[in-house]
Amino acid sequence: MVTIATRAAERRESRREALVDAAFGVFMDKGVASSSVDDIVKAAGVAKGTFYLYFQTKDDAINAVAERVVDGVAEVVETAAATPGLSPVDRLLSLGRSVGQVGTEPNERELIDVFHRPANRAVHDRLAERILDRLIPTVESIVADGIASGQFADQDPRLAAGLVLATFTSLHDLVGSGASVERVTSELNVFILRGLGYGQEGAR
Amino acid sequence: MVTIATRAAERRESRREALVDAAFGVFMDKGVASSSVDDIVKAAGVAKGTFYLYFQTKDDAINAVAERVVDGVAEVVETAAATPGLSPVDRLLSLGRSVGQVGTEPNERELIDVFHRPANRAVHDRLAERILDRLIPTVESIVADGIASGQFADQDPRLAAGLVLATFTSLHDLVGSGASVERVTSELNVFILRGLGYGQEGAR
Amino acid sequence: MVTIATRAAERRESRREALVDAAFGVFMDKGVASSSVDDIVKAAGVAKGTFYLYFQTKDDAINAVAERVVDGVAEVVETAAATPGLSPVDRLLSLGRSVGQVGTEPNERELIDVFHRPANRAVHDRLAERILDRLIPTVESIVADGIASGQFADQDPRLAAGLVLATFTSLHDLVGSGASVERVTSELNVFILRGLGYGQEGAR
Amino acid sequence: MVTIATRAAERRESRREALVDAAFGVFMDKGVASSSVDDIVKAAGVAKGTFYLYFQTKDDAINAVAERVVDGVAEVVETAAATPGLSPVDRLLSLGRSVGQVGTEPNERELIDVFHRPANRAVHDRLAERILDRLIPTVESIVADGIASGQFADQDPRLAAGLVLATFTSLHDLVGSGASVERVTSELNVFILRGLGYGQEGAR
DNA sequence: AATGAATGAGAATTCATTCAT
DNA sequence: TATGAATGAATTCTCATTCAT
Repeated sequence: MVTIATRAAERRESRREALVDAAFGVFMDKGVASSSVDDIVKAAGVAKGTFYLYFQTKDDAINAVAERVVDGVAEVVETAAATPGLSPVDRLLSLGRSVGQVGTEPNERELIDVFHRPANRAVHDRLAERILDRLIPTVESIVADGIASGQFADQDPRLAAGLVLATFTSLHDLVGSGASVERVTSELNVFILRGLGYGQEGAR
Repeated sequence: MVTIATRAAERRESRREALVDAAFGVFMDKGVASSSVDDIVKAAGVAKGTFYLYFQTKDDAINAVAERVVDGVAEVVETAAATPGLSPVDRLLSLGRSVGQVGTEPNERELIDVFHRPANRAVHDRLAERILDRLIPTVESIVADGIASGQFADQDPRLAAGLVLATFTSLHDLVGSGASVERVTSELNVFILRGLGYGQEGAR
Repeated sequence: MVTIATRAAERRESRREALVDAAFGVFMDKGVASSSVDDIVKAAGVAKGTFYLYFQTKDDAINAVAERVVDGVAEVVETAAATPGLSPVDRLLSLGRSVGQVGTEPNERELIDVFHRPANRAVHDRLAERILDRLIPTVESIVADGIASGQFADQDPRLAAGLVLATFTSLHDLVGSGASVERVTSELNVFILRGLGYGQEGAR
Repeated sequence: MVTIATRAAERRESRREALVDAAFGVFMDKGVASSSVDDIVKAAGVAKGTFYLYFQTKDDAINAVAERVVDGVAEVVETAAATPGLSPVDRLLSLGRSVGQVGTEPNERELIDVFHRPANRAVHDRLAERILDRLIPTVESIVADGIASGQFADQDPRLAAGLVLATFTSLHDLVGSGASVERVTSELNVFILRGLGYGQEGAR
């Protein structure tokens, strides 16, 4: 049943979403630090007061954008890793491709840096936890599958998942320095698979 | 010959250094975004006008601090990796320990983020280049040594160096999530060495 | 006959009363200047638009609260002074006790101050007049009785009433400075009675 | 000796004085609550930033104005009461004339009311203390002289001083209600003198 | 009548930069 | 060179009021 209250809540949510959209766009465009609330409301086409109807402070909005980013990333990554019938190795490679897309934009990094500000440590911890809670299990299960099937060396799947994610994330740092995306991706995959013990003695 | 002009230039340089010191301290303390020129001159014990005798803008000072950070990091890392008579593996482990220290401070990360602002892209590229120019060769030579001695698999030493640095850097992200520093370091080392092909078929 | 229109008018009045109640509470709590229309409607449990169905502006509501305060004070004071069979002196003392209670709260004073704003001068005069119209006559009749019975000196009863009220009102200012309420009240009573000529030559 | 530092301090003080002047003028003109920092700096002919060079917040400036008012009042009153060779009664009457001038402006009252806001209680207490510290002793010594010379009844001179001040202060409230200043002043004087026991049995 | 989302002018405060001394 | 008072544009946030539903 769709009551009036439900519809109101939906409208409220969609309005908020629109503001988060606008804020995200502005942040990507000008960087978080250089973006003003004014920029955001202009981009959203609403009055300044409306902004404060949906967010308590500017930081509140930054956090909302960050959550959205985290969720977006996690969703893409999970989808990539969920393709059924694929071997652990292939799922890992697929996942790597999608992770490679994230955090490429300098402004996306700046967004992440906002959470490292001492004042936002609480949020940072919550978000870091959230991203670990969401991404690590996915990778962990792939690694665990690989260990179980004897393709990967015996190791702590959770820590290994963390290392895999970290290495994937470094992709764009390396691309900057002259090598092509394809070249780096290829070496990256080899490095990770080898790091997990794929194709080694002791692993079948 | 030490002319008056030379002495004046030295004084100028040391004054500038003192301001960079002060700025660095303030940035670490309050974060870059929340630090004002006022904070910096107060910390340096000079008048506000003096700041603008040595830096053209606030961003100019931020860049000076960043260069100093890059140089500092590179120095520590190089020293750690330079111990003579050590095997590539041991030099890598020693290097890992020192890399693990850097970038841990949230404010240090924020500093790095400033260079990702579009407005600072020119600086960013120059600095990123500089840090690669300085750190990667060190790691690269270690990797190359290891490949030559047959301990590591045959691969692009430069890209491999990048992956090694990236993986090392992830250290503190993983420590947060429950595992101890020792535990993570240990798994990290195994992962990296294995990633490089240490102890595998094809490597002697 | 009670028509529908009458009942509607009653509902309207009670709704307005409820809003004045809420506003009064909020004003006492946070002070007039720091109270928003939002605070008031939240306290009243109605929507913001409803507020503007009953008051044209926020100032309108402030005035309504003020009228209510004036009426409330006057009622208490009159009751205290009306006890039959009491001598003028005793009625004065009884009245003093009740006046002493009023205007003690800082926020109550702030409310009164709102009427001293130039923009509200019209209202101020109307209210000041109203409070004089209501309180002074009461005191005036007590004083007149006292004069008639020869207990007080011959004087303008109206002006004397004003002085008595003013002196009573100073009660709480003096209590702050170290003396106890009882002590101050006692000296205050002596001062006022003496000021009225009670117990002096020329007064019987 | 007038050093450079001294002159700088003087300039700073005079600048601050100029801002307090401007603020006072604006407050008297528009009322405290309706005055913006913008109004003040425009009146003072300085930039907005300058205001914050001399006051930490708007409230800080309000307090500075209040202190100035308190000091101004105290000075006038003390001068009036200090005329040598006058009897206690005459000194009291002279003092009454000057007190009568103060607090007449509605905006002056509003200023005082600002200190009754809960948030400013600390300041209020400090100022209330200051005004008592300054005015009460003056009145107290007059009353004490009158008691010593037997012209006033025996009583607590400090409390009596408070009552006298309070009654004087009521002057303008009464003037509003129709009576002339002269008329009210005259009755006020009689009331106060009688209240102090002047001209009674027991007092010579 | 009642609602409450939306408005937008306006307020306080900050801070990089300039410049007369 | 060094100073630090002055600047004023920019920023965040508030809140009385309106109006479509």
